[in-house]
Amino acid sequence: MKHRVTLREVAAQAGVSHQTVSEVVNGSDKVAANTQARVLAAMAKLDYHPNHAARSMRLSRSFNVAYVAEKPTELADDAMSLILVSLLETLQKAGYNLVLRTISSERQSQLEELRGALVQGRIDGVIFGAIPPGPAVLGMAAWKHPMVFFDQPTLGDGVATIWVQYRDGIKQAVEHLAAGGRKRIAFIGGPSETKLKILHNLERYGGYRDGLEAVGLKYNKSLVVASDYTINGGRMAARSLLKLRQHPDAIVAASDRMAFGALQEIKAHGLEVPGDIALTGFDDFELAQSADPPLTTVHFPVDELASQAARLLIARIEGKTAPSHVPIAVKLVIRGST
Amino acid sequence: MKHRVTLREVAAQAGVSHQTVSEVVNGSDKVAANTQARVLAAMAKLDYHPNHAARSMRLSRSFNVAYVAEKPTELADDAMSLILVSLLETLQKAGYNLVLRTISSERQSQLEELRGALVQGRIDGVIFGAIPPGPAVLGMAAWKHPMVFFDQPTLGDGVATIWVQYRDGIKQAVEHLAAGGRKRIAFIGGPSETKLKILHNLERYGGYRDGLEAVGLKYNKSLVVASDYTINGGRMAARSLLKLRQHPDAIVAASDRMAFGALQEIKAHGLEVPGDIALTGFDDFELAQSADPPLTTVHFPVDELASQAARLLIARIEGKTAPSHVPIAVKLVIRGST
DNA sequence: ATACGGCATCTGAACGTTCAGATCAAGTGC
DNA sequence: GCACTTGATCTGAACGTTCAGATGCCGTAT
Repeated sequence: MKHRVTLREVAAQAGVSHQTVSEVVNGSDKVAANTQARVLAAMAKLDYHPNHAARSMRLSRSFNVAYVAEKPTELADDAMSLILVSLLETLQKAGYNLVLRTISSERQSQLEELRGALVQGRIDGVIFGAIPPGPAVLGMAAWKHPMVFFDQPTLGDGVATIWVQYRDGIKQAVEHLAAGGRKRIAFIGGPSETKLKILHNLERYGGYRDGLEAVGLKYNKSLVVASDYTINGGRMAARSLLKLRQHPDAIVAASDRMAFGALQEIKAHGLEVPGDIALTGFDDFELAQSADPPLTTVHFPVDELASQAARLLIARIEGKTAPSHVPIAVKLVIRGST
Repeated sequence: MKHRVTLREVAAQAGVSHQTVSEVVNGSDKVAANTQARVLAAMAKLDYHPNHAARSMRLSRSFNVAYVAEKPTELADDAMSLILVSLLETLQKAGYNLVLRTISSERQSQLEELRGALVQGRIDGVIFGAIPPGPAVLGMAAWKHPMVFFDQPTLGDGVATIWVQYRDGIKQAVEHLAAGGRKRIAFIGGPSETKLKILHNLERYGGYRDGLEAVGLKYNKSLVVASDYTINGGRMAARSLLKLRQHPDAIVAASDRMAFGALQEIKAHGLEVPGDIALTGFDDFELAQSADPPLTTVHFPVDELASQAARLLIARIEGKTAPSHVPIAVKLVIRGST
C-alpha cells in the first residue's frame, strides 16, 4: 500500500505549520499570498488530497446524501434514473455525494438501517422518492435529521416536502380536450383500490374532476378506469373503455405509459387518434415523443424537481432557513394526439 | 444538537473498557458471554451507533463504492436503474453504500474529481458502466485502485472487466430466425460511424455476422442499418429497410427499443409480424413483453451482471483474489414476434 | 510450591483533520 | 517611545475509533 500524504507533510515541505496548510485547503482568506503560493506548490508536488474520513469526523458531516426509493413501486419507473442524474448535478456542485438506497415498506429492518446510517453520520440527509404514506413515513418524519420528501402532503414541523402539481396538470389536459370540442372525456388513473394509495394518484384523479367541473361537463363514473401505470395496464384500461356502448371521444391517462398502451389498443380497434379519440398522457419522456402520433402530454419537470429537492436538503443540512413546502408547476405539451 | 453516544460512554455504562465494547461491536469471539450481554444491554439502553467517520478513518476504508455512468450515453438507458437497484442489493448485504457519479468524456476535470474521491478515501472502489474506450479509460485503468469495468475488452493487469456475451446473443437470434426458415435477415445496429464506438455495438454486429455464417446465409451489406438505440431510430431504420426492392423477411435489432420502433413501422406499412417479417430485440425489459406481439428478444441478465460486478469489486477492495475477466452468458427468449 | 501458557480484559497511542487560543511582528495614534 | 490593534502564523488538544502490547487471572504441568 502506498503512503498517504498528510497535511503535516505538506506543511513540512512548504515550511509552514499544518494549520496554515489547512487554511489554504479550505480557502481561508487570511493567508498571505506568497505563503499560499508556496503551500499550493507543495500540495501539487506531493499530490496531496485531504483525507475525507478525518475531515468528516472532525466536522461531523459526511457530505453524503441519500436518495431513497421504494422497492416495488419505483424500480421500473423511467423517472428514477432521470431524477438521479438531475439530483447528481446539483449535489456535485455543492460538494455532496449521492448515495442510493432502497426500502421496501414491509421490511422494518431497512428503516432501522437507514436511521442507523443517519445517526452514524454516514449520510447527512435523505431525499425520499414517492413512498406510500403511512406509519413508516410518519415515523421517519419524526427523526430529527435533514430530509426532503417527494409527493407527500405537508408533514408539518421541519420536514420539507416537494409537490408536483399533478392535479393542475391533469386539469389542464381536460380543459385542453374540452376546448377541442370533446364531450366524453375518460380517465385512466392509478390503482385506486390497492394499498398503493400514493397521494399523487388521488391528486391526478382530483385534477380530472376539477377539469370536468371547470369546463362544465358532468362526471360519469363509467368513464373512469383504474390501472397500474404500465403499458399493458393502459391497454387493458382502454379495452374496457372501448367496450362501452358509446365509447369516449377523449382519454386522459395518468401516465405516458398507460397512454401509450391505450394508443395501441385504440389503433387495434381500428379507431383513429386523434380523429375518433383524443389522448393525453403525463410525464413527457421518450415514449411520448416517439409514439405515433406523438402524445400530447403533461411535462414532468424532472430537473426542477430534483434541483429544488437538492437545494432544500442542503439548506437544511447547513442550517439555513428554507421553505418547508415547495410546489412545482407543470405544463401541458401539445402534440399530435389531440 | 444532540450529543452522540460514544464507545467510551457505553463502556462506562457497562462497566468495561472501551476496547471491550469495540470488540463486541465488531463481533469478536473472544469476549465472555456475560460481558457481551452486559455490553449489548448498555448499547441498547443508550441507543449507541458507531461513528462511521471515525471508523472509516481508522480503517482507511469508507465502505462506499461508486457506480460511474457516462453522461450522454447512459442516461436514457432503461438498464441503468435496473443495474443500480441490482447492485444495491449485493452491496448492501456486504455493508457497502452505493454512490452514484457521472462523467462526460469531454470533461477531464470530472476524471480528476473521481480520482480525488478515490485517493481521499471517499470511495473504496468504482464500477464503471459502459464507457467509450479511449485514453480516458486507459488512464483510469492505470490508477491503482479497485475497479470493475462493464463492457470493456480485457484491460490487462489487475483491472477487472465484466463482459456480457452480446455477440453470442445476437448470434442465437439469427440462428433462431434461420431455423424458422427466414432467408433475408436484416440487422439494425448501433451508430457505426459516430464516435460512440463502444465495444458492445461492434460485438452485436459481429454476432450478426457469426450467425449468418453459422447458418450458411450470405452477408448482404444493404440489410444492415445503423441506428441510435431509440424507438424513433428503430422506426427510421425499419423504414429504410422496407424501401428495398425486396424487403427482409426478418429483422434482428440490437435493442428492444429499436425493435419496438421497427415493429411500429412495419405495422404502419400494413405488414404483419411475424407473418411477413419476424423480429427480435435485445434487452427483455418491459417494452419487449408488452409489445404487440410480444417480442422475441435476448434477455439481458441484469441481476447476474450486477451481482458479479459487486462481488468482483468487493473482492478487490478486501484484497481477496478474484478473476479479472468474467463473461456473462445470455439467452434468447422466444415470444410472439418470430 | 513454582513457572508457564492461554484467556479475558485493559491501557495508551495513533489515524489526519479542525478548532480555540497563543504568539509574534509590524503598524497606528498619542 | 509606549500601549494598543491588526494580521499572519503557530501550538496543542480534540473528534471516536482500532491496533499493539500490557496486565491480571486461572489452571496445569513441573
